[in-house]
Amino acid sequence: MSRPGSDLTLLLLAGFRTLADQGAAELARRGHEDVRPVHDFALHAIHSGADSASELGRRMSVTKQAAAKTIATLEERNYVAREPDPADGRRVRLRVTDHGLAMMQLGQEIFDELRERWEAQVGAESLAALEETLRSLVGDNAIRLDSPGWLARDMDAVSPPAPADRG
Amino acid sequence: MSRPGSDLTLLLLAGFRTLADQGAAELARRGHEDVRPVHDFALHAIHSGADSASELGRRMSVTKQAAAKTIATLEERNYVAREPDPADGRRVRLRVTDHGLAMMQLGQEIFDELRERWEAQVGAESLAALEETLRSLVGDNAIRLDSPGWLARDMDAVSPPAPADRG
DNA sequence: CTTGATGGACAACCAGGTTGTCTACCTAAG
DNA sequence: CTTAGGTAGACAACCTGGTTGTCCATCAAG
Repeated sequence: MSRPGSDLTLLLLAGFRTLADQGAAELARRGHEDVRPVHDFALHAIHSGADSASELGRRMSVTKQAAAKTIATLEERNYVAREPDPADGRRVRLRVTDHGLAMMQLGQEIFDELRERWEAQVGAESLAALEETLRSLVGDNAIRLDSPGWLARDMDAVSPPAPADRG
Repeated sequence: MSRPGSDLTLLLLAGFRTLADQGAAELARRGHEDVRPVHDFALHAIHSGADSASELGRRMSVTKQAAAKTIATLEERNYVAREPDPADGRRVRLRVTDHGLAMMQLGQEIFDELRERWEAQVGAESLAALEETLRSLVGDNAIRLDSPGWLARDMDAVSPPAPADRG
């Protein structure tokens, strides 16, 4: 039974998983056992401006409650610090700690290494072509970093029905 | 901040998600609202021989308990039927119902259509090259259909530590 | 000062997984 | 025939990451 459509889908999943799993494993090996890709992802979002639970939730297409939970574990593990916003009594400002920055840095190095390894395996041209093709296919959805549960655990993914959060 | 490694990873994820989400949506539109890709996946496994909870668990790299839960919902929704095995008093045989077969069929059509749409967008050669490159990169992990939670919900992914199930 | 929107917290609940434990049943070895 | 070991399945407790729903404090605008 040949099923080109499913095969392609699974192939993309396998590719993602291979990279993600290896990345997570390497990250663990280098001292960040308590991190999951969601965490790295959330950290990037926070660092690039999503400095409150609500905002983080928006960026990740997740309810603010879910974002708050993520933040709570991030804070527990010292990747992020929470400080009251002097200018707005409702808000609690988020700040990526040095430990968090180190993890982000490490994560970037690791993934870049993994990509280089792939380049060595199939050649720079093939890989570049793959990226180009994929990029033009996914278009807008490309780097929409709103990967809800998509990066949880060692990696998971959920595409919830665009939470409204009537709260 | 250019991060080639992360970008590639996210690109693969985006590709997978695009296909998976569109597929799930289309499946819902055509009458299978209560299905998630895991279900389609499990159905295939069952249909191709994993006709017991334990075996299904093995195929999906998930505990037999988790498999049993999936089976329970599949049975509830009439995609699968459970019948005692006349030859082995311990086993409960699984059988994909007509409704289940119809869903599998529909799913295949949908995903094939999606692939064709992609082919039309970037050309058959590019897409074939992409598949070829990816296939050679993921190698063994390729069609390892053991995508645990990886397909749950509208799609999620988990890579659990190869459950042993001491039960 | 009231009204409405926003930020955050809390509780209840769900899906999908994992352990751990227990029973029933098959099988092979004495 | 009996017993010991392994396998199938069920049940319960628990975890994670998400979702509602609700409520309060605070800001911003009229």
